Amino acid sequence: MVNNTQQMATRMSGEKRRIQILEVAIRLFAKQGFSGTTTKKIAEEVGVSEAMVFKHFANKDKLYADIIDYKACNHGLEDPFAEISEELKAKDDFGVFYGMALNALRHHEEDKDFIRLLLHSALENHELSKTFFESYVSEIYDFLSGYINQRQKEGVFIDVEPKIVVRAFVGMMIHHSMSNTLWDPEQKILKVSDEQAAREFANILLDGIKK
Amino acid sequence: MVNNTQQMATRMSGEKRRIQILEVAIRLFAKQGFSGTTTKKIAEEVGVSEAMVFKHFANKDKLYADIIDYKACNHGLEDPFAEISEELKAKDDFGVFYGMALNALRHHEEDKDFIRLLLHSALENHELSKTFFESYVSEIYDFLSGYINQRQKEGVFIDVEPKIVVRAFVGMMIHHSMSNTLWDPEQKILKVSDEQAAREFANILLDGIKK
DNA sequence: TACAAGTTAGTAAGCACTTACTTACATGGA
DNA sequence: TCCATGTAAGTAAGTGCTTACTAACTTGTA
Repeated sequence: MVNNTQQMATRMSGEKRRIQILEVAIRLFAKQGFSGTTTKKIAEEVGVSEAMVFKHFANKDKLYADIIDYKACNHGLEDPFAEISEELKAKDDFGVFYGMALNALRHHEEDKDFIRLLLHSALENHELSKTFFESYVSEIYDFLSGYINQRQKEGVFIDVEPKIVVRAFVGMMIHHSMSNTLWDPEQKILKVSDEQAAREFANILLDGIKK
Repeated sequence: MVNNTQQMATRMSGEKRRIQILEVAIRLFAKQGFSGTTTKKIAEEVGVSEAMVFKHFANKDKLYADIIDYKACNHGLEDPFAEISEELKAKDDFGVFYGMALNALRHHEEDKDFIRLLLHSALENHELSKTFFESYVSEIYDFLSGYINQRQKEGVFIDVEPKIVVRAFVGMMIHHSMSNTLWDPEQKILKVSDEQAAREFANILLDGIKK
């Protein structure tokens, strides 16, 4: 439970310890929520006295806030459209939606803690979810609905409110990731690779399931 | 804050009080989670002393367990296919998916607390979410994927793993409901009626967005 | 008047957070 | 090369408050 990986009889630099506390806190908040996680438990898992937590973070709320910054800087919030720039240029519709989906699914899988953290914060009306959705999600909405709008004008897509299409598509991905992290982690109901899921989601969105 | 609706200077019958406590607890657990809700707060909102809560429920965990029973019996778990039986018989594909979607969206809207409660319990690894998903959700998966399978055999639907299709469709609905309850309750990003959302989701699933 | 509904006034344990202190270590002048 | 010194890492032992939960009592009503 304590001091899990390596023995550190010696002390750590402040910055290293800070990050260590942050990462333990992320794991615990993700697992048990904000109010379900005690500062004592965090300190215990880090292998340090509780006072150290408060040396690095003014209070528990500030620790939470700093997790947001940390996550926002280190993870997930780089440009989500960089990897599909070629498909965008080529107006390769399947490539665009497949790329977006695959990207998202892989990301979610790598960082399940982040999904849980986001959900916890959304349920507890914390800032993280607001920040995340206002900056990140609405950007995706704007971008994708812009793309759809353009393709509608070019006569390639049918005339339907682009934001509903985005909601449908984002829903496929998020729900799939949430199923795999929250409700069906053993994937009893459905077990598919990220590639297959992304491919089918993109196909369904573009062509539907009717012959 | 206290005693919000009607004056009750007189006392209540045990059973009525029990249900009142249950319903207040549901609202608070939904809002702030299990560990974020105190028994004191519950008693306060009911307008009764904290000891009364423990007269009716042996402890906080038992209160939570009884909420599950209460919700499972009273709400949400009636047959979700009853209302689309005619469309099913007529093999009206749009009708089937539109009906399912509209049904789900309306249900979620009526009972936002239930969504929040489910999410909280999923995140906290409580029993409610397991029970619900094993009994209710997997039933929907079986049923819908059965329908899709049948229509594939009849040569009407393309050949794609039915459960992926169900995941995509369920994802549209759940994510839409979650957006409206959790992340964008003012519907800034997207504001549509349940009917329109259901119609577009069904159309997208069946026909896609390409011309 | 019997008995259930209700309260008051607790308890021990747990919570976030603080205080007052001790230790390890890098550094620079002798 | 030594070791005094400043500083940052670290701790033990609290603080006052909140928590879930209880016991012993009072009150309303059928």
